Amino acid sequence: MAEGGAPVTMSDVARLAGVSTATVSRVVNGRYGVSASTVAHVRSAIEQLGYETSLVATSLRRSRTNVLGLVTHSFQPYTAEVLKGVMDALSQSGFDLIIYANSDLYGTYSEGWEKRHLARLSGTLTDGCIVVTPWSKLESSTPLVAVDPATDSTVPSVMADNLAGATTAVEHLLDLGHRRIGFIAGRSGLAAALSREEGYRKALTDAGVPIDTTLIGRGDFNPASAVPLARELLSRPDRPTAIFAASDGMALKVVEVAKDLGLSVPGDLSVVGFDNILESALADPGLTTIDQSMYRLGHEAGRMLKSLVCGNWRGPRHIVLPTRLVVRGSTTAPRL
Amino acid sequence: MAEGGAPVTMSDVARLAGVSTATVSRVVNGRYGVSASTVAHVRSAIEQLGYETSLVATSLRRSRTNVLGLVTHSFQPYTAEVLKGVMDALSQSGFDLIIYANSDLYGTYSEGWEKRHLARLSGTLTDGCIVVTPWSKLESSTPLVAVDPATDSTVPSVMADNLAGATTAVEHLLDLGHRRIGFIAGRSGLAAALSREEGYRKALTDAGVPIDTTLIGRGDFNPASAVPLARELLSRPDRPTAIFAASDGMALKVVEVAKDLGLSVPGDLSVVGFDNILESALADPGLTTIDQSMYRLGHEAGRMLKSLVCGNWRGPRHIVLPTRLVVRGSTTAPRL
DNA sequence: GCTGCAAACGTAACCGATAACGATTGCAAC
DNA sequence: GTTGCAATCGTTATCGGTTACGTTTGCAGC
Repeated sequence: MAEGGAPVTMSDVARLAGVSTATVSRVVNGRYGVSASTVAHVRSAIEQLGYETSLVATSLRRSRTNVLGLVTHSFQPYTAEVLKGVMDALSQSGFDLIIYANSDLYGTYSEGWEKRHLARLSGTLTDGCIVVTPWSKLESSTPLVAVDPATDSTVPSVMADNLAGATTAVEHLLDLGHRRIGFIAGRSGLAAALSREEGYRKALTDAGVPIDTTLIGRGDFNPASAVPLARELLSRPDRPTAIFAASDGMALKVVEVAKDLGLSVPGDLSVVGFDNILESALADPGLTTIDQSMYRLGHEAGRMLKSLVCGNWRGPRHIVLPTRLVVRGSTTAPRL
Repeated sequence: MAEGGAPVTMSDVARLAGVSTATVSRVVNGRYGVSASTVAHVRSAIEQLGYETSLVATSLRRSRTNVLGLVTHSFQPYTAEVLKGVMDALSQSGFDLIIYANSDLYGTYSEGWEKRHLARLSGTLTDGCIVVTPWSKLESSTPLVAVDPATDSTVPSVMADNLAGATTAVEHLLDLGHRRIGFIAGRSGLAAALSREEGYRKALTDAGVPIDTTLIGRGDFNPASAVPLARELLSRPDRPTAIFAASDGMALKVVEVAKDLGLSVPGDLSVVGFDNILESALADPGLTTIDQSMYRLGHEAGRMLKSLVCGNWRGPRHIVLPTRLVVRGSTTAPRL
C-alpha cells in the first residue's frame, strides 16, 4: 500500500491496545510506570499497525528533538564534502541531520534566506544548526555553527587558516625563485577572499618583494571570472612568471588561458591554487595548491554543534584549521 | 543575539499588535478579510519581533506543507548529482526540500531505515518524498518516487535504461573487434546490477559470441571490490582483451590494476565503465563509459513528485531514461 | 478493618498554528 | 427604519504527542 490512507497515529495504537495515548507514549519512550503485560500489548499493537512516532508532533511538544539542521543556499561540490564531514561527526551520536534547501532562490541568491529558514527550523524542528554560507548576521534561539563565515561573524565558527595558507602558497613560489607573482583575488567582502589576499601581500612583504598592484586581478571565486583577468595578465610584455589564484577553480582557468596563449605550464608559468578540489589532482599538469579539507571543516562543525547543544563545549568559539601545501606539477623554478 | 531565548510565536505577535492569533495567521497567509490598517499593524509587529512561522506547527495543522523530502542512506557523489537535479526541478515551484540523513547507521547500512524515516516525515512534515535507495518495499501515506530502485519496486520510479546502456557498451567493444570480453558485475540483488549483466549477455549472444562465465567477476559496485577480480582476470594466460565494468569506480580500478601488471590501456586492454562520473573524464586515459545522468534522474524524479503531489501527473508510473555511449581513450581495437 | 503508600493508568492541559464558526460592525438598498 | 449582505475579527476545536496531576488499585502493616 504505497499510497495508503492517513498515517497511523498514537491514538490508533491506543485504541487497538485498549489503553490511553499517555500509556502508549510511556511505552514508546521507555518510561517507568507501565506494567509488563501492558507494555507487551502496546508493543504488539505498534507492530501490527506499523506505527512510527511523528517527528513533527514530537518536535512541537518537546524542546529536544535530537535532530540537527544544516542550511545552505547552494549545493556546490564542496558543500557535499562538508556534509560528509558533518555526518561522520554525528555518526553514532543519536543526532539525525536535516538539510533544508530552498528552491525559490536557487541560483538567484539573496541575503536573508538563511535567516528566514533558520527561524523556521530552530526552536522547533532542530536542536541546533550548521550554516554554510558566506553571509553573517545570523540569529537563532538554538545553537549555531557557521562554516566559512563572513568577516564579522559573531556566531561560533569553523574555518580554514586562509592567511597562513595563502602565505605558504606564495612562499612556495618565492622559494622557487619567482619574483613577479600575479594574484587573482576572490569575491571581495568574503572573509576567505580577504585573508588570502592578505597572505599574498604578507609573503611578498616579508620577502622584501615590492607589491605591484597591477599584478592583482579581482575575480569572484567563479572560475569564469578568472579568464579575462588571466588573459590580461599574461598578454603583458612584462607578464608574471607565476600566478596565485584564490581558488582552484580560477587557477585551473588560468592554466587553460596560458595554454591558449601558447605558454607552457609550468615551463613559462607556474600556477598555484587554493582548496585542493578533486579536479586539481586529476588535471594535467597536477595543480599545486593549498589543501583546506572541507571534510574536516564539516567534521569540526558537527563536533562543535553537538557539544554546544549538549552544553558541554569547552573549546574556543572560533576554530581555525591548518592548511597544507600540496606540490604538484604546475609549479617549478622560473626560466632565466 | 545569536543565543536568544525562546523563539517568537504567533501569539507574541498577536499580543504586540493587539489582535488575535487568527488575525495574525490571516495576515501571514495573505487571506481575505483583514482591514488594511490591521494588516499594517500586524506586519509591523512581525517585523519588530522578527517573527517567522514555525514549519513544525504549520505541518501539524495543515495537510499541505509545500515541503518535499529526500531520503537516502548515504551521501555518495552521485547522490549529490541527483540532489542538484531535484533542486533544479523544484526551482521556482514553491516547494522546498528537506533531506533527512540518519547518523546512526551511516556506513553500517541496514534495511528498513528508509521505511522508518519515511513514516516519521510523511503525512506530517512533507507532502511527498523522493527515495534514493536500492531497496524497495516502501510505503507512505504521501506520494513517493524512487530513484534507481530495486527490481520489485511498486513505487513510482525513475531509472536509467541499464539494459540498453550495457548492451551498447559491449557492442562498442564488439564493433572494435574484441571477442574475449570480461565483465565485472555490481552487487547482486540490485536492479541496476542485474540489468547491466543482462545487457552484457545480450550483446554477446546477439553477436553470436559464446558466454564464458569464467570471464565474469562478481563485484559489489564498491571500487575496491574490483581489484582482486581484475587481478585474477588479467593474470590468466588467456586474459580478455577488454573488460566492461558495471560502474566507473570499478572500471578505474581495473585500469589501475592493468597498469600495475604492466599492461597498457588501451593497447593491451580496453576498458569500459558505466555512470560517467567526473573522474572518468579526467583520468588518463579518459574512460570510455555509458553516461547515465544522475542529474537527469533527479530532475525527472523531482518533476514527477511535484506533479504527483499536485495530483496532475499524467505520465507513466515508471520512467526509464536513455543512456549515452561516451567514447574516450580507454578503448581501441585489440592487438592481433 | 483501616490507613498508608506506591505502582499503574487515565485525564486534561499544552505546544504553535489553522480554520470552521459565530459574533459584531458598517454600509447600502428598500 | 429595517433588512440583508459582506467585511472584519475573536473564539474555539483540532492536529499528534507529551507530561503534570489526579485517580484507582493492590498490597503490606497496624
